[in-house]
Amino acid sequence: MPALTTPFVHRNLPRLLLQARESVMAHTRPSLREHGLSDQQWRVLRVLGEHGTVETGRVAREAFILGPSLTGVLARMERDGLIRRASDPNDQRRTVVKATAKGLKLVEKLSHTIEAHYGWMEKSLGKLKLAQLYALLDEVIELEQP
Amino acid sequence: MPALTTPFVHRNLPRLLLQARESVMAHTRPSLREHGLSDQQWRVLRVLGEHGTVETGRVAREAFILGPSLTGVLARMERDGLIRRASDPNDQRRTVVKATAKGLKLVEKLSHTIEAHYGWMEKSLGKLKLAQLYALLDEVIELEQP
DNA sequence: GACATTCATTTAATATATTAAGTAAATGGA
DNA sequence: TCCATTTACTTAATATATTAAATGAATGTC
Repeated sequence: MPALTTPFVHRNLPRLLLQARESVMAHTRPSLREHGLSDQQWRVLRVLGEHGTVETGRVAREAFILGPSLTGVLARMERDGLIRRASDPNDQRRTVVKATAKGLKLVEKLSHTIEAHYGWMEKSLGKLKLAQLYALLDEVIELEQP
Repeated sequence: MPALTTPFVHRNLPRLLLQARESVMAHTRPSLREHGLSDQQWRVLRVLGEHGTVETGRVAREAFILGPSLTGVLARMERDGLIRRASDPNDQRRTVVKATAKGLKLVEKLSHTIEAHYGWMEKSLGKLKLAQLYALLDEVIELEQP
């Protein structure tokens, strides 16, 4: 007689998510490195490309970088002429960041690469599965947090 | 008339995968920290719990830690009495690692916690969706690598 | 059996992550 | 206005990631 509950093998979900991320990034990372960008620097640049001048707190949230890490990342990006920092005149506690012309040029160039990559993924995996994956990941992200 | 291709919004897959991983880990990480373990140390301990005495190369592969990082992780774990290192008599180039009694006790204890966590996830998300997620992640991982 | 090559790991240098503590500006009441 | 509190960010200390180079042991060839 059939069992009421299907036996279920757990697959180490954090590891699978990490592997999947690496698999995806393996395609775009070389393009970033060609232009001397780290993963983190690219995430920062993309935020700046989307929103212009942004407070560092928002950069941290949107680029998924903790405050103390961001301090160093931004320092190196400023050193390399990708961004410029200034203190917010409305609130002296805040620092705002914007991309330089050089930084914006990189965003523009790499955005095309990334877009092409999504096209490739859409083709390899199929739109349906990609959409399913997005939906499932959203559900995992929304799981009750402890 | 209906469009032949559905408009498709890309969702920044690497970021979603990272968020999903954080969401899952948020449940188990506190237990690890309670016992003084980093994520990496836990991954190493689990490999040792599964396979006993293991060469560092295999530990690196299975725990998803690059060689140079593993050197430091193992040094700190040995310092903290969780593992012991020895050189492989069959091949002096290799180093083998095994968990100490203290390390094994931790593996045992935390394995229950992790198992409970999977049960919780299975309940929250549902077996079907969890299985679908596993399958989709496998497909992403198997994507043609550059 | 000497020697170039390959393999396994470590060292080195720099970048990023993590947690706690510190600093300075803004805010909200007494 | 004064001051405690909150907010935004940085500093500090340690751990881990990344890439290249170095070390030392095994292997295959002549």
